[in-house]
Amino acid sequence: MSNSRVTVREIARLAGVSVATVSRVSNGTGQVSPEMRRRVLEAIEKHGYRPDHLGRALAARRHGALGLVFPGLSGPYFTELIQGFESEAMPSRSSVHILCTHLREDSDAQVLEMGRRVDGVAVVGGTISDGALGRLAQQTPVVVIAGEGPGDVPSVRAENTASMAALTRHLLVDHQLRDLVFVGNPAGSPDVTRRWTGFLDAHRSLGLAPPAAPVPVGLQQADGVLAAERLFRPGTGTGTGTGSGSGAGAGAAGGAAESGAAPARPGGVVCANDETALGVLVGALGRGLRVPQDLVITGFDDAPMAGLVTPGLTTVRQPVRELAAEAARVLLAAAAEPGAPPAPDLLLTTELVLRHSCGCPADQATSTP
Amino acid sequence: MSNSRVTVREIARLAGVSVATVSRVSNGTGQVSPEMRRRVLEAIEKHGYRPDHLGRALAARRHGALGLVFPGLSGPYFTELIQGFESEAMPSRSSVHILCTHLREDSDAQVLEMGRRVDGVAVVGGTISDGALGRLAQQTPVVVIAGEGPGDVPSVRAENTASMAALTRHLLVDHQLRDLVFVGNPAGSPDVTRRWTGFLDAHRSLGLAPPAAPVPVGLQQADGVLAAERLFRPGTGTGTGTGSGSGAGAGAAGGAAESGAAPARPGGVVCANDETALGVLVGALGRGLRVPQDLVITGFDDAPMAGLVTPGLTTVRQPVRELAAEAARVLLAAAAEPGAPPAPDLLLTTELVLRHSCGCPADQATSTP
DNA sequence: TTGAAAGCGATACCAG
DNA sequence: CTGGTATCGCTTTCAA
Repeated sequence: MSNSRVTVREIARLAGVSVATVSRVSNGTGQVSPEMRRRVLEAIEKHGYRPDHLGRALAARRHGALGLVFPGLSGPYFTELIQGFESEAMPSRSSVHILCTHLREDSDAQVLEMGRRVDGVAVVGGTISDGALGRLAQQTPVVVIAGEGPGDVPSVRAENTASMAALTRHLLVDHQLRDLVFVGNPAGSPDVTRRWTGFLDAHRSLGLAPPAAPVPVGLQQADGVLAAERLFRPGTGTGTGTGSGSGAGAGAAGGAAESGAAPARPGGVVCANDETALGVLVGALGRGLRVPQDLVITGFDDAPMAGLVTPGLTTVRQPVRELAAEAARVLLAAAAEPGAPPAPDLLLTTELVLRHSCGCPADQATSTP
Repeated sequence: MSNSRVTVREIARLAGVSVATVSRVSNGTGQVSPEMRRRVLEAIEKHGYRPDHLGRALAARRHGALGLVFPGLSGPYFTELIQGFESEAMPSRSSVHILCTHLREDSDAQVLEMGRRVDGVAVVGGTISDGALGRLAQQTPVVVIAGEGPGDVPSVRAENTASMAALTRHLLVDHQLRDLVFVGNPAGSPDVTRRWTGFLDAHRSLGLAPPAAPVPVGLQQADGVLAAERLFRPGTGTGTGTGSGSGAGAGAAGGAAESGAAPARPGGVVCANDETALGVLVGALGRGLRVPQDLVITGFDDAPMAGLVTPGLTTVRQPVRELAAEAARVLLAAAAEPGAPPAPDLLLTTELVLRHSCGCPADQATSTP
C-alpha cells in the first residue's frame, strides 16, 4: 500500500509523464492539463507516494522545522511554552526540534549545531551565552523568549518588573505586611532578575527597607519545598517563628483587616513563580501553618494549579503560550523573508491576580480561574 | 567568519583538491596524505565550513533525528521522559523532534508525517490509534513507551500491576485500611489501566471488595485537587470530617491524635501517579486534614517532589528516564541496522517506596521483583 | 502545457 | 592516495 520507497521518478514512469509534471501536480504549482493531472494523481494514489522531506528540503533550502532551546524543562511553564510554540509551528507544517541544555557544558556547540538543522531557533532567556546567541543569529533567525538578546536579536517577553512591584506594593500597603522574603535566584534567569528588581522597587518607593538578599533557589516546586524548609526551620529569620500562631478562633476565610488585633505580624513569602510558591505552600501546610493567617504566600505565572489550591494563590498572570506562539511567528516570518529587517521586541502585558493566599477575602481579581 | 554558505565545492576549489578529498577529510574516512589534509583543514578552518545537514542526510538516507510523541506533556513524568530520550539521542548526534497530539483530531496524520522526517519514532502508550501505529511502523522504526504496540511493534514499559498490588496490599494488610479509593482514569492510558488492575487484584486476593469504580480524573496535579474536592466534599464517601480545623493550639507539625477521640477509620486514597497524589495532598492539607492520621495517600512514580513533601509520599518508583533512554536505544539500533529483527519488549522493574503518607513510621524502602 | 536538464550539498564507488 | 562522477529525491528554469 504505502511503500515509502516510491520516488518522483517512479511515479513519472508509471504515469507516463515527466518528473516535472509529477512535481507540479503534487505541489499544486504551475498549470497541468486535467488529463495529465488525473493520470498522475492516480499513480500517486495507487502507490501511496508522498514526496520525501529531505529531497524537498534540499531543493528548497528550507528545513521545515523550528528549534526550541531551554535550560531544563520542568513544570507547567515549559509545558505551556512548548505547546504554544508547537501550536504555531504546526499549521506552517514545521516540525519542532527541542534541546534542553540542562547542566551540559557543551550546550553552546549543541545550539549552534541545531541552528544548522532548522529554519529558526527560539532560545529561552538565560540558557546560553550571549556570544553563542550572536553567532547563532548570523547563521539563522533567532528570537529570545523571556529575556533579551544581544545586539539586534529580537525578543519576546512578558512584563515583569512593574507587575511584581504592584504585587509587592499590594502586600506592603493593602495588607500592611512587613518582613517580606523573596524566594528565587535573580542570577538564574532574566525573568527572575526583573521580578527581584520589582520587589526591591516597591520597597524603596515606599521608603521601606527590603531584605538584603533573596532566598536563592531554583524555579521548581521542589525548590519551593526546600525554601520552606530553610525559612520555617525554628529560629530562622522571617518573623513567622513557630507555626503555632495565635488561636485564631474565628471562622473561615473572611477575615479582611485582621491586622489590627493580631500581635505577631505574619511574614510574607514572595516567590519568583507559582511552582516554588506551591512548594512553599505545601511546606507550610505540612508544618501546620495556616495560609494566609500565619503566613502569606504569592507566586508568579498563574499556572493551572494556582487557582485550584486552598487557599487560592495570589499571583501575576503571564501569557506563556502567547509568548511562545509569538516567538514562533517571528521565526516563521524571518524564515519566509530572509531579507526582512529584524523583528521588533515584543512586550506582553501581565495581570495581577488576587486570590486568598495574600490575605484578600475572596477571589476578586482581575481574573477568572 | 562562519558563513554558512560555504559548500564542499567551494572548499575543494580553494584548497585545490577534489570534493571527494574534502569529504574524506571532514569525515575522517579513507586515507589522505598529510599535505592534502593540511591544505583542506586550513581552508575549512578559514572559511568556517560545516557540512550541510540536509545534503549529508539526503546522501546517507538518514535524517539524524528521532521523534517523540506524547499526548499532552505535563508534570515531572514527561520532563523525565524527554530528558532521558534526549540524553540518549544526543550522543548519536540525533536531534529530537517532538509532537504533542493533545486534543488534536488529526494526530494520526501528524504522526505519520513525522515518521517521514525522522529515523524512528517513540510513541507514548495511549496517544494514537493502533491503526496509525501499525502504518507508522511499516514506514519507520517505532517503539511504544509505557504501553503495548500492536503486532510486532516493540515496547518498553515499567512493571505496573504487581507493584500497585503490592502497594495496595501494604495498605490493606500492614495498615489494616479499608475503604480505599482509586484516583485515576483506567481508560486514559495503558499504565493506569494496569495500576487499576493491580489495585483490584490486591483486594480480590484478600477476599475484600474493592470499590466499584475509580475516581476517573487525569494525571495532572490539578486533577488531584479536583479529586480531593470531590472526595472531601461534606457528606461524601471517605469517612473524613470537615476541614474547618479546630483551633490548633498545639505546636508544629508533629501533633498526634488530636481529632478528638474520633475512632473513625481513616480512608486511603490510592492515586494513579504522584502528581495527582500531590494534588490530593494539597487539597487535604488545605482542608485541615492530617496525613496520615486522618487520611492516607499514595502515589506512583516517585517524582522528585514525593520525597520532599510533608509527609513524604509513599509510592512506587519507576525508572522513567531509563524507559525513555531504552526507547531511544531501540530506535537507534533499528535505524542503524534496517534488516534486524524487531527488538524484544522490555519490562523495567519498579520498587515500592514506603514513606510517611501511608502511615509508616519513617523512610524505608523495599523492592518488588 | 510539457519535458529535458541543471542544480541543491554531500557521499562513495571506481578508476588511475 | 586522489579525482571524476553518479546518486540521493525533488524543484525549477528554459525551451520546445
